[in-house]
Amino acid sequence: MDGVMIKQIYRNPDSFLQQPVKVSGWVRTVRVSKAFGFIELNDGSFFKNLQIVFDQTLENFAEIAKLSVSTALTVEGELVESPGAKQPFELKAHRIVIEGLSTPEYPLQKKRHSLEFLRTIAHLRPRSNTFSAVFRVRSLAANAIHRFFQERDFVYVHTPIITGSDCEGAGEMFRVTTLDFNNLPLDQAGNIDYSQDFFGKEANLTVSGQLEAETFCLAFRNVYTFGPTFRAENSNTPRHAAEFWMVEPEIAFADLEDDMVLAEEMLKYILSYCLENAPEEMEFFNRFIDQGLIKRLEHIINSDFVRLSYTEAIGLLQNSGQTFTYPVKWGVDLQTEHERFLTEQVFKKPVFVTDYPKDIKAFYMRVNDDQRTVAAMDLLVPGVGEIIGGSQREERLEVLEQRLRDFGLDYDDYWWYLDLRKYGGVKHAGFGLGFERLIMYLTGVNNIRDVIPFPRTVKSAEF
RNA sequence: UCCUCGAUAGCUCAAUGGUAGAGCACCCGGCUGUUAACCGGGCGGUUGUUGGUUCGAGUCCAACUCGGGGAGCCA
Repeated sequence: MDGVMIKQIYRNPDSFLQQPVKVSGWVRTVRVSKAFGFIELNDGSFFKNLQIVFDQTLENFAEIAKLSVSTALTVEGELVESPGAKQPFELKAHRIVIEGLSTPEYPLQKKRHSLEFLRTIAHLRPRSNTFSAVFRVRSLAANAIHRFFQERDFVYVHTPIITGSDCEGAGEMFRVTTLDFNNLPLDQAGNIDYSQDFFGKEANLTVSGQLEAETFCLAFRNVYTFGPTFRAENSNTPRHAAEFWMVEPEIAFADLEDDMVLAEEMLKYILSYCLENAPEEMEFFNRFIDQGLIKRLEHIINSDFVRLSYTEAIGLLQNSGQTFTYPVKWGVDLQTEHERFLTEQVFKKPVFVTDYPKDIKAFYMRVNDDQRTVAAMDLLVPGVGEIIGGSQREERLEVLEQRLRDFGLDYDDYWWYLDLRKYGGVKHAGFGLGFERLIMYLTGVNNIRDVIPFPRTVKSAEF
């Protein structure tokens, strides 16, 4: 008899009822009385367990009755309707084979654990309800991202993870080197001689694929990257990790408005896709992690995101009557408290803040006609904060060169980036989506360490 | 990096400066439809580390380590 996946049974029970069925999985709990017992079996294919009923007619009844949690089993029996209220059907066991024993010391108990404790057993936590749900949704969300872009004929670009340009400018970088730290080669000036390093120059892990993605954008028109990103920043918050994944679309013949339309459609697509394809997981989050989650996500799918210029946002905050720890002033970047106030109190939905002062944004963002602001946008969402940062890119060569000078950057480091503006440069735009922040938003989990299988954060790279 | 709170049994938490406890887990027994099963009994501790104050420290003080929350940096 071929084994079936528990998901198949749940999705199509009628074709299995009154039929012989074989399943394999891990014990979540055993409840036993004198002559019979129940096992909750989870086979990983589905969020929910299959209830196994077994009794003394099994030759190994006594052994089965004493099994520890997480023992691996294969069960053959007949699928029958269940008299119990909590499950529509159950498997009446005819034969139970132990595939792999567990022990009483198994750390995951049949009770609610704190997320902090589960983080210390990251190798076992995928077996818990919460992480079973989180990582299945993470997988679905990744698939939704590819589907969204592929359906629109975007080309998926694999930008480099090791980068030779130290000019990405998005944050502190991790050095990649094969030099012997105990015997560093020095040049005549006494500085480290990177010409003897593996790449013959300084190399780092990427902090963004954007600049490279732009090169493909100006060849394939619409492209996206989706891959790991590294930031060596000493950030100790529930929203930052040293290694995280980012989605970075880049679209040609497009301006900031096109960029925002794309971001909004993409987010709505991913939310809809996960609600549709992981209803059990989403229901679990809604009950145990974040009450009201589903209602909020559905509200977002059905509402238009707010578009608010930075200048309007400043005025709105100044006239709000609210007292803030940090003063609100044109020219100064919005603080977290301001962003939260806008998205959580004023609008209660995602808000694009656009057209920031040029002095507080990156050099590559397109200068607006007012000469004071750039065509940038941040998408703020309730509970998570900034989830997307994007802009229209400066396509005018002479303006871009001036911006490099203003920022004290060296042309030579950007020669290929400047080339894009010489040979058929066109208006184009893009954004970066923090994938983990999306998962946090989607699941209601409020610490980034709990949406990454093995999180890397300051002073922490266990497993 | 800064501010703040915390660390006691495997887990979640109690304990006026004066004999370290409970629930769950685990072990033993009971129970013919359970649902984080239930009922009875049992096992379980260098109170994060180091030093200090005190007749006496889980409790007070200092430093450190780790964790939570907030801020900055950002996605």
